Amino acid sequence: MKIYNSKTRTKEEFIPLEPGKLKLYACGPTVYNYFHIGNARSFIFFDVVRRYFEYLGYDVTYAQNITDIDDKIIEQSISEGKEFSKIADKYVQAFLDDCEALGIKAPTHQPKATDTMPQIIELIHNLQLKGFAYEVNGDVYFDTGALPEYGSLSGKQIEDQLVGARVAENIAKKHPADFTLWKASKPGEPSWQSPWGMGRPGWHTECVVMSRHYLGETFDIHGGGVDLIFPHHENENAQAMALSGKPLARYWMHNGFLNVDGEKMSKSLKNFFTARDILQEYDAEDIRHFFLSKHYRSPIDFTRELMEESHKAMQNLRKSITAFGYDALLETDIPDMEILKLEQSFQAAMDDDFNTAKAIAVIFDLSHKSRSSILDLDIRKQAAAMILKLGKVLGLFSKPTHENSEVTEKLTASLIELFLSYRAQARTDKNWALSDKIRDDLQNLGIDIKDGPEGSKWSLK
RNA sequence: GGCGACAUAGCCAAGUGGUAAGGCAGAGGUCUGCAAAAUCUCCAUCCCCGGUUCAAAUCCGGGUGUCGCCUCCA
Repeated sequence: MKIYNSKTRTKEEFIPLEPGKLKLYACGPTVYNYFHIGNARSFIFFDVVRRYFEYLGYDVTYAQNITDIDDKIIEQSISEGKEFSKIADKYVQAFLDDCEALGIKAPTHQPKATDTMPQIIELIHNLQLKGFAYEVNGDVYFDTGALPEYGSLSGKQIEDQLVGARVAENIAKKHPADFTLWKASKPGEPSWQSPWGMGRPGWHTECVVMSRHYLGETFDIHGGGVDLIFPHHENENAQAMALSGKPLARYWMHNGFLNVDGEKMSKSLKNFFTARDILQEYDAEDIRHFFLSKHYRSPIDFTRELMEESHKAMQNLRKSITAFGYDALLETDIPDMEILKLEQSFQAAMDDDFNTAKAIAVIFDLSHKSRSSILDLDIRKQAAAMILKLGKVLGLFSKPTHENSEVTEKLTASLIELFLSYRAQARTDKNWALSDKIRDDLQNLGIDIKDGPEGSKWSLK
């Protein structure tokens, strides 16, 4: 398998640290608001990475942080007039709910920053002891000048950055690139006791603590959106290098943005739609198809038209499945060589840096096979079963959508009403033979009809 | 100013040396009382210029355009 490593900017052969095991970390949300559909791209993509490795038989440990203390949460707590922990709790729950609705499997570990405070403080303290951190008036900064490798992940020459950098002047820092590890709190702000007084952690430390705790000093894959390469991941890696001389992760994967009118969707630009809202409009799996039909590193424009296209494409595939029945396909063996060959094509696509667009094309090939009138019914059924098997790797067709749902129930009711309206017409026409036939036929299907002054009523036996 | 990405049919999108996957839309055939559905078939020479090569969408150089990071951000 080949994975594009942001650090080396090349596709590299993936070799796990331990054969058969994958240690994966992807950055989670800061819970000061509902996450938007652009954030969802990242969560969905790394969910697919996890699912694919599991499909390959790997034992996957997937950790994701939840940042439940930071400046934005404090701001939000002021604007909503609630305690910061109430805000955090509310949006943590919303995050978990929305992820579930998007068909994202819960990570193996999903720690919160506030539950990791002693370890965060310990790590910062260790950095200080090793001479990579310094304190100024209760703030603690990472000393980037002390680490020659600083900038190696993002490929930034720190000196080059100074000219045009829009970094606010901070006289306390030895170097403008130095970043906050610990921030002294102002009165009234949430704070924790530390060797440097009351304060709270900077953003970049928690991920280092959590990932190392759950995955080891160095783990396989670290992921997130491209905007995290610098400074977030650079700063995470710097801390790991400073502590042990070893990189935090071996492969760094970064997904591209979701754009709106050619511009990055972002909370600061206020051009976003929350995942929550979009889920009201579209099926979660249609949303997943929308993202996965493009390569994860490319930017994607978000438009309703494209969402509609994804919906239609998915409906098309769903028909191939419902033609045979969801449950029946789950139990179908797939010995056919041609179809197994297509599974290999799917794997080859996924092995090539998660080419989900190509992988989906293979699923459409299977769909054609499943409907081709020149093939045996058994082969067609196997093709449909393979759609289900491979779709699950992408988090598609994970449930028998539109089969036994409320939709069906509503439809049944409307259909019965429809028959009753025909029968009413027949009665008006005094066509008793037809009217009685409709009643008897419905009764044979288990539907009782009772005529009354206000018309006919039906009930299930 | 530094670093980086991208540019393929009406739209979306794969494709890193050998004459362009797939989806949506569109056209035609079959089927059909009509319509729909289904099914089969068709629909691009890859932003521009120059170079390397027997051969380039794919490599190199130069343009043009779009976007991103360097500040919280998936």
